[in-house]
Amino acid sequence: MERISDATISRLSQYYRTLDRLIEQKIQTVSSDEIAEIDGVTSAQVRKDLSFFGSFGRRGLGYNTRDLKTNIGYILGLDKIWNVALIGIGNIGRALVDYSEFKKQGFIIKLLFDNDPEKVGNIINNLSIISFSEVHEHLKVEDIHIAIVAVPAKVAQSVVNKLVEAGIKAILNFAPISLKVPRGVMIKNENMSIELEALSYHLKNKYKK
Amino acid sequence: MERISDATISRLSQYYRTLDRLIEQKIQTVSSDEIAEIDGVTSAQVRKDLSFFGSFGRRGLGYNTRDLKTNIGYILGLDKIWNVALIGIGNIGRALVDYSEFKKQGFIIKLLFDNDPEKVGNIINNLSIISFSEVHEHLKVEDIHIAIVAVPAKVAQSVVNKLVEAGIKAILNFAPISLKVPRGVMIKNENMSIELEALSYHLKNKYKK
DNA sequence: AATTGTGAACCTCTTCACAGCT
DNA sequence: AGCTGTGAAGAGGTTCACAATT
Repeated sequence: MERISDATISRLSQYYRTLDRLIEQKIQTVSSDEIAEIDGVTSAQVRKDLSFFGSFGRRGLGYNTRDLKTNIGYILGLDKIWNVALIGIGNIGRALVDYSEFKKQGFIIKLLFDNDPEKVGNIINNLSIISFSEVHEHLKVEDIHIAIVAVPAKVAQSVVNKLVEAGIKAILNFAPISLKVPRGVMIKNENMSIELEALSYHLKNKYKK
Repeated sequence: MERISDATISRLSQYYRTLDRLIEQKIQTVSSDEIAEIDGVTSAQVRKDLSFFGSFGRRGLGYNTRDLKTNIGYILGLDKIWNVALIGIGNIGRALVDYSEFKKQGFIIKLLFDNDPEKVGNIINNLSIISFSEVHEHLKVEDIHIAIVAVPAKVAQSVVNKLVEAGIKAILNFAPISLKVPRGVMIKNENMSIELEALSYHLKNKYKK
């Protein structure tokens, strides 16, 4: 298959959520123009993004909202259940444990890890926090597909190394640091400061241009 | 000034953090090649990104870590203090209140808002949660520059509308929905599901290519 | 000898524009 | 008549490659 850009994939995620809301509003048909308007892109962009994966609309009529949502869900792998382990039960980690948006899309947090002896054994959302030293065995048993790393920057690389050793192939990193992973392992970063700093940059330059 | 791409700005944020760590390690000089290696980009990319704003290195020698950090900080507006209001004190909001990375970069959360009467009046990190209906007056008094929106998707657009009315020009949105803002107002989205879904897409397609 | 700064080449992504369906 | 699907054109971002500098 042709290599698809990250930008296209993340727009598909957006369209998916937009379709979800349209369906909630009992809207059955939508045009690329309407999706584009809602998501702040061009209609050609919407059609092009979809065209990499097939033809999901009907000329002259638009797209059936349910069908398109199902198709995009299938493209993104949201038709599957993904088992997730969360490492680091600090502020961010705790917020993610019951972030309903994840569960809604089929990402089920099945294991919680932390290294703080004060936290190990505590129960959050019916899950007992496990010591990270035991990560290897548990990941296998629970068939974990994705690890979310929400540990301090200083220890993030060593945590990721251990996860990779344990066979994890997909990591979502919340630590504000660039991490190295071997080929074949995917890592995506969620660095909340970066967007804030972009706002800072624009505010600062607003009245200069 | 020439229009700078978002990609360049977010890489500058990365370099900034990398320099911070190099300085902590008492490293005084760094080459574009070394920064590139750490952050997973090419050295030409590092030099090009910097070149939009000036010449910060010395040929044959590289960059002084402290100077470069100061310069990037200045470019991004991190030499200033930015007053931030946080709207929505749920799971995510609570995690952000004491997310130390923000404070470290000069983003100070000064006001907390929520509409839940159970929460209004509660104190978190020395800040009393205020009813969102009073947002207008408070934003003025505290000279707020940036609003972080961490409310449910259903109410996010109406919250943003009120913030815009109150004169806010920069918004960081955590609700998983595309929001409309008038020209002149900047909005950045932090949609944690999008990155997870990109991982899902790649896992699903891993063994097909 | 080493490394920056940068125009030019290259590549990738977006938009245009229209043929093709409904 | 209306809207999709898509090749081609255009815009924008990245990498190359080398002159300039220390």
